Amino acid sequence: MKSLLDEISNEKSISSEKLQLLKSSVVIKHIAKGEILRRKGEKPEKFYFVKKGCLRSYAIDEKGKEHIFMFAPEGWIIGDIESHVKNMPTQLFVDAIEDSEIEVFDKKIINLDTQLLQPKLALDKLTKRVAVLQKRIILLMSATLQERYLDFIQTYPEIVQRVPQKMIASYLGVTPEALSKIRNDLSKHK
Amino acid sequence: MKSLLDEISNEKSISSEKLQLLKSSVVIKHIAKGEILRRKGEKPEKFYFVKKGCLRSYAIDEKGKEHIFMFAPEGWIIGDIESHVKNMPTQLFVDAIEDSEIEVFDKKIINLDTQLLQPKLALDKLTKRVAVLQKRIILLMSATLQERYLDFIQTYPEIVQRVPQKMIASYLGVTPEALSKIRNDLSKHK
DNA sequence: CGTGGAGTTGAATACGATCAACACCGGTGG
DNA sequence: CCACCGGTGTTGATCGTATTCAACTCCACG
Repeated sequence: MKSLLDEISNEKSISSEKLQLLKSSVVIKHIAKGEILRRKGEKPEKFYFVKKGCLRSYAIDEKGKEHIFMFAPEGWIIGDIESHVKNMPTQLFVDAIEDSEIEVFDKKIINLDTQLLQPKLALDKLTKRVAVLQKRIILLMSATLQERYLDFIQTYPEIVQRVPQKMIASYLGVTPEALSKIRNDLSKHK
Repeated sequence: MKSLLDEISNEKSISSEKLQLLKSSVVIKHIAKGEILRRKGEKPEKFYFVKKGCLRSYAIDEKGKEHIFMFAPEGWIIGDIESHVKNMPTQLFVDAIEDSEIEVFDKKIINLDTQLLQPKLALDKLTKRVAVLQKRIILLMSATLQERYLDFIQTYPEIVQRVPQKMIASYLGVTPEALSKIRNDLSKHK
């Protein structure tokens, strides 16, 4: 089973005592499906590496609707890294879609002053996140639902299998009914 | 007139010789309205701090439509910082909406190995970018055009004044006609 | 069992896209 | 200096896509 600790350990530039400190601060946690790890408005103090299971992050708009920002199956990091800046409380919820096993990292770890987590690694992950978000914005603005769905199942085939369709609809920004109809169309027309 | 160099100079932790090196690598450039600074697919080798005028970054989708990602009036940095990672050519164009004066920084500057630009500063800017993109996704998924437009003029009042409406429409992800009608509605209903 | 959530289907509706026509400049060249 | 032209923005008619609301099926789980 993959581990973020392993990934960090492979960074040659990290000193062994720092690595030791890092390891001692990481907690393995088992969480049940439906359990909420973070609520909107909380200070982001942790982030999570998924060893097993699947988490998701999402926002709830003024109309009460959920909008999923990302799914995090095995090997992914989740936890609103992006709000780990001063004066910015999390806007996102994080909860478990399946029973999961995670590595819990403390926010302090990515605090740059401590230098425990390589800034390079943090930058790298943030940058990829931006790329994903930008692509999503273009799709939302220019593609039909059908195109967005096809892109999704191609980009995240593993996820399509495990998460409920209404959550995929939420990720795509449409109602479950609309997604259902699109799937129906796709199954017929070939 | 503001300068990014000044902002960086204020970081106490940067050494004077590094600052010197940084200063020597920055070029001031005057560019005319319409001039393209970067095209999709080019390797991102520069980024730009706007001292005067206004730039924008945008993508062109498969259907040939422009989608504006950000406007950069005075004091903003633009240049697809987010694609400054290995193996990821820029997806965005950058050009000038007005005659502009900019500080051109070399990509090497933000290369973390050189440590010329504080990783903290880079992380900070990237993080804010993610927050903006996330907000935009929620708006695209949950808000009507009217709500999005109202949010835009509240968030970027300066920009509304200076950029053509068709570009604001592009930013909002709608046709110029639709935006025009919304503005008409708004002016009547109050 | 039975109960509630998930998914499907259908009818009516709403919102924005598309297409087309036109008004209004701002600039250019005659 | 004016006439023309192209680009920007507006308005209206029509069309298409997704929403909303409602009813129904199917399971999974208690």
